[in-house]
Parts: sequence; C-alpha cells; structure tokens
Amino acid sequence: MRLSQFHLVTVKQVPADAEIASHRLMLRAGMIRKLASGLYTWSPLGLRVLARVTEVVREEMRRAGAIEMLMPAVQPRELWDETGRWERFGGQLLKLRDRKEQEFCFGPTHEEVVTDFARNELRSYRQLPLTLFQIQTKFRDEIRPRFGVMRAREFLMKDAYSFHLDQASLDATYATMYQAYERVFTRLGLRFRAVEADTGAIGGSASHEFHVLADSGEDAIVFSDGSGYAANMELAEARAPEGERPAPQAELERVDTPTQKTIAEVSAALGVAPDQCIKTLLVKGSDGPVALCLRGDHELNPVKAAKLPELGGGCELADEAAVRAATGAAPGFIGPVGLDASIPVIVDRDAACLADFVCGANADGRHLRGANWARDARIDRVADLRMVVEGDRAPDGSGRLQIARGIEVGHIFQLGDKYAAAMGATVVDEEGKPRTLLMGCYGIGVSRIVAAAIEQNHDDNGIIWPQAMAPWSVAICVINPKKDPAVDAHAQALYEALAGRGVDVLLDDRGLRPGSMFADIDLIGIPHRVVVSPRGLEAGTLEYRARTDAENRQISHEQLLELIG
RNA sequence: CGGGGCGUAGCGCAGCCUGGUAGCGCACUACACUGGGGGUGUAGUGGUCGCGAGUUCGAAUCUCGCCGCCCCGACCA
Repeated sequence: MRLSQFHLVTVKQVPADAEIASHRLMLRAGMIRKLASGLYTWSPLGLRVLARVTEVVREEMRRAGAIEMLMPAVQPRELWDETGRWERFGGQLLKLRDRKEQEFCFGPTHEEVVTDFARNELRSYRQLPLTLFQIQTKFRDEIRPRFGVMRAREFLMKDAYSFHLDQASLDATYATMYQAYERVFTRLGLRFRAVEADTGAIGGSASHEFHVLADSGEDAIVFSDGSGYAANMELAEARAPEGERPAPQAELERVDTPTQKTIAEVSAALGVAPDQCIKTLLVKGSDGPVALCLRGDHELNPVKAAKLPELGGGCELADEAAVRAATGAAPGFIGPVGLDASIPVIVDRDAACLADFVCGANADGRHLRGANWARDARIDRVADLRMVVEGDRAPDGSGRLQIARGIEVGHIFQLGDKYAAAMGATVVDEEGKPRTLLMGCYGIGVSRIVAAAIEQNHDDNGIIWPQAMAPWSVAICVINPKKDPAVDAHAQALYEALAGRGVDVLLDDRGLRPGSMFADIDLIGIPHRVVVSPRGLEAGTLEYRARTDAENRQISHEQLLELIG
C-alpha cells in the first residue's frame, strides 16, 4: 500500500476523557472515531488490524473443526420468551419494535437463535457433534461504556456453539476449543492466562475465561504460584483452614464504640487486629434476613454467597431499616451474638476458626470483645463466603495465591441442556428415542482484543503491534523524495520487490518531513521500518529499525528480506 | 440507577464569577523558505457558544427546563 493512496489521519491531542493507553493510542492513530457513547467507527487503519484478528480467529476455529455461519443481529422476542431471557437478561438487552409494533432485540448473544436453528436442522445423533461459529457485531447496552472499544456497546464478537448427544462429546469439544483459544491468543502474541470462571447468568457447568494480562485490566484473576490452578476472583477459593478452633479464654465483655462502625475504626479504637474481628452482613434471604459473618480483614464474595440455599440465588444487602428491625441496631453495630433464632447465621470458614473475637453487640454504639462461637453465638452453617486475598494457600495445597489484573477476551462455557431443554431441541439417538441436545458456547471479544493488545504492547511513541496483528509488516520511509529522483526510484523499487515477495509493505510516499513521518509510523506500530535516503543510497545500505529497537542498523537488501521474512 | 463534573471551530482549551455581540494552540488551505525525530514565516478558511424558554435595551455569560457526554460505585466478550 502506498500511504499517499490510503486514508491515515493521526492526531496529537485526544479528548481528555480517554484515560487508558489503548483508547488514547487508538484515537491518536486514527483507528477509531467515536460516533456516540459506546459506538465507534473503525477507520481503514483500524479495520486492517481488526481483520488480522478475525483471520487468526477464523483459522483456528476451522482448525478446531468449527464451521462458519451467520445469524441475524436482530432477533424476535418470541425466541427470548422461550428461554425467559427477554425479561431476565436485564437492561443490557436492546429492545426494538418494527413498524407493526412487533418486538425484537439487537442480539447481545445468540444462544436462542442458534438453538432454534439446531432444533430445525438437527434430526439424528448421526449429525453430531457439530460446532458452528460466526463473527458478528453484537450490541449490549452497557450501563457505563468506557475505555473506547474495550467496553463498547457495539462490538465485534466471535461466538461458537457446539451440539452433542452426551457429556463425553461435550467434554471433548470443550477441550478442543480450549486449546483453540490458547492457539489464538498465542498466535496473536498476547500474554494471557486461562482461569476457571463462574458460570453466571448464562448458566451451565464448566467455564473458563481467557484474560490478557494488563495492569489496566478491569478483572482480578487469581492463580497459584505452585501449580496450574487459576480462577477468576468470583470463583477463586483458598484452601480451607485446618486445625481446631481454640477454646474460649476471654470473658464476654461489652465495650463502648460510640462512632466506630467500620472494622478499621473498631480495630483501631480497641487495639485489636482486623483479623480478630467478625464482620456481620445482613442480606436478604428467601425467608427473611440472613446473617453472614466474615473475618474483619476479609471481603464478602457475593457470587459465592448467592449459591447458599438460604439466599435463594441472589445476594443483596438488607437496607438500614431492615437491619434495625432484625437486630435492633444500625449497620456497623450488628453481630452474631444474641441474634433472633429466625435469622440463620452463616459463617465463613476462616471466621469460624476465631476465638475471643470482637463483633458488633446489636446495640448502637456498642461492640463485644471476647466473643466465642458456640459459647456465645450460634453457627447454623459454615461456608466459603469470602474473596481470596494474595498470599492465601491455593485450594490444591500447591502454594500461595497470587492476584493479577486481566482483560477478559474469551469465555467458554458448557451450557449443558439449559437452552436445548427450554427450546425443545432434540435429536433421535441410536434407539430412535428423542434426546435433548447438550451444548457448549465459546466467545471471543474480537474488537476488545485489539485494545487489549495495545494495553500490553505500547511505549511513549505509540503502539507496538505483535507481528500477527500489524496493519503492515514493514514501512518504507522515503526521505525527501521530491528533491532526489534517485531516492524516490530506489524506494519504489524496494517497495515493488517486497510486495512482489508477498510482504505486506507500506510505502510512506506522502513527502512529509522526516520527523512527522517517523512519528506517524511509530504511532501506528509497524513492526519493521526501512529508511531510504540519499545517505544510505551512497553507502549502498538500507537503514533498518524494528519498532522495538532503540537504534538504527545499516543492513543489506538480503539481510532485510531475512529480517522481515 | 445513585453521587460528581462538563457541553464555546475537526481536536485541546480560555472567556462566564463582574452581561456589551467570541478568542488562543493544534489541525486545515495558499505561497515562500526549509528538509533525518511532530520546522519557520506570511496570508487565509472555519463557530445559530448543546437545545428550548425566560430575565434584560442587550445573554456564551444570569434563571428554569430538556438533551448529550464524561468520571466514581453494582453487570460482561
């Protein structure tokens, strides 16, 4: 490509609200332009990069045996009513009406449509297993779009769905897709980590998320330094504490804490470490309030709590009035001692190991010290309720847990029969009996990958594309071509030679001053740069610099071909 | 949705408090000089100051309403 024939518009200044590196650099490089909140135009340059990613994804899907198709972005309400998700999906579902007032949504995902396709197309187990995928624009009406295309409302996604007769087949395809995902992110040159994930709203059994590691990532991921154990924050577990709870030593004592409501305030006022305090949270249960007790230095994991039978699938804190009605005290002064028998007391595993602890007294301005389980307070259930913290023992006992930041770029699920059962998708088995399909689904945030790659690969001068994502492999910069026809001719010849060998080469023939030209080429992250100039022409060498290099090198034509081959 | 903030040229901003008919930098156009890390000069183009009402002789500026956008908290590829 001759850059003078392309449309490249770079800018020095970007809106002040572009906060993270990838958003700023994508705007500066002119890859994207915002149309409205969460909606972005991909410029010719941006699209070239996006196309690189889609090609890698497509190739690896094919290698994994998946077959490409394309479903409508706009989907009828009736399908979503069949699975109950028209209501349950929530505000992220963009609902539309046509001229006949019929209701549709703009697809945020395609389980309903693909399951409908499957129940119409698939008759016999002999058609299984089958994996279908598409690469398509999705829309999710995010509460707060931010960081450019990292969290846009409209985004490009690869979604794949597999269909099976039995669990063994689903397991096999799931494993194949897991490997395909590893190949995709490896080929794209990203540092990533696969973690076990909660199955969340979509439901199902097994699930893994793939995270690109970056400090600006919105997700916390947890992994063991002693084994392959890795999970996202919602799911991560620490090894259960071992050993017996110490016997009570202290007398139960009421103390005044007139204004101290938080663990930090209470522990400072009483001179007691936070890990010797009990934090009590009152949440809404299916039959009235439920008390959850954690060690003061730990945080509640609402996803774990929501799985408690007492909570009925959700985890919502009781409001202040409900807390007062149930305990007689304001939030900040409540505790497990002397709670009404109707309130289940569910205690985190670590909190259950404490003796002689501090907790709220269920009276405003009062706490208790020297409190003990069994002697003073009842435990109805011990459960894992907390977020892990760095340094916790890994659940497999292999080592200590570490926490890193990640950007979720892929997510795979075993859906089981959730959708197939709801929508009546069956095939006949070997005995001619109808069997409900089992399904898996597998998503990759294609447009998000572009942003994530920049988060991981940039410097003060701009983007540093991994080879597989670069819009061009090599840029030829021509110094002052109008002054010296020989330089111009040499650059043209080099361009033809490289292009003829199938190298994706960009010739910067815009005639800019060198400074502006180099700044642009660095900004848009081309991996290799060759400068053609009067100097080099005289010396008979080419001036080469990789985007990651600090210095130029004088090399021969043959050496160049080797470097960029 | 709750809390905070911002809408003035394509982008980044000043002007608003104290009302008098809009300015700076970048970008863009033309010409000249210049030519190895975002050059210099000269001359230009470009704005219903988010929208609508109100107050006033007069509103970017004051008042009210609406809209949009952004930041901080609960969801997800």
